[in-house]
Amino acid sequence: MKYNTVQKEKLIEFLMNNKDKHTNVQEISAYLRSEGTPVGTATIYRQLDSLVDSGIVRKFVIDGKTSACYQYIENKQECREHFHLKCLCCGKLIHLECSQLAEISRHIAENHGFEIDHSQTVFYGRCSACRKSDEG
Amino acid sequence: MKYNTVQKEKLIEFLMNNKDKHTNVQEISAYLRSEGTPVGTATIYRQLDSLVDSGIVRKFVIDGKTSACYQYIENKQECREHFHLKCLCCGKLIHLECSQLAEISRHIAENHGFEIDHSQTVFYGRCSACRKSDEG
DNA sequence: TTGCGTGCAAAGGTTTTGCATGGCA
DNA sequence: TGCCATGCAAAACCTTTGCACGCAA
Repeated sequence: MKYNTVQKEKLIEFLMNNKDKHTNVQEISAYLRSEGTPVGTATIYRQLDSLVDSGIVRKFVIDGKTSACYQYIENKQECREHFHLKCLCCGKLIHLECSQLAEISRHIAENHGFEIDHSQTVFYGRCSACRKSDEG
Repeated sequence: MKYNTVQKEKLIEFLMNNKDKHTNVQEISAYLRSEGTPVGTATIYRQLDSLVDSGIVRKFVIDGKTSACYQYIENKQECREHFHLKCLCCGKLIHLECSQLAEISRHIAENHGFEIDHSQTVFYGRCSACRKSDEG
């Protein structure tokens, strides 16, 4: 996706205006239509794929039933190096910088021969806030 | 699913014989066919749903592309946690059980308050085979 | 006998793909 | 101008659902 197009611009605009939460293809499609610049579903998927590849956007698969979610990532450089945690309850995205976790990448690479791609890997689970509210 | 049927028996048999790894509906279907007792896809899904509900089987959702994975759980108490690694090159899904990785879950829970959901968490990257073929 | 499980086929939804068209640089 | 992105429609895929039939208890 080397070229700049109205479709791409509008799509990124929407994602940037919703940094704080994840969205999906349906919502994106609805927004673009409401803006007077409807974009084909295939194009949206293709653009999102490209944005995920370049690390600007994160893709989340919450479960098999729901459609995939996408969220804009502000600092793509920094985000290449740490892990991300996504809360399945509240949707919060946590950027986790931790030397002990950095060890994981090394361990898996050295002992299991697998090279982790941080731009596409996300830990799913429940954040501390949601755990507390569940218990009390 | 109160009744015992040949289909159910055979399905559980297969899952029990593959406790150490994950499997999916395709593999189950192929096995049952090879055993001379083909079972409809709908039935397999229905039985699996029921087994998951009762806690005998665990379901893993890898991503939108791959079909769901299932694994027999021997002992609900001491069920061994594991991680899934998926190769972005060849699509191979690796089932990884490693004490050092189990430490990660504990570390993240204790130090970062985040409880990882293993049924939805997948590490994406490149497997050893693909890394070798890329370099050589 | 009663009710539940099964099988088939069809439907459901999300995502991908092929191909012609139109736009970016 | 040449290549790339778009759009449409169709396809691919996994999974669910409806309904009639057959088997378990």
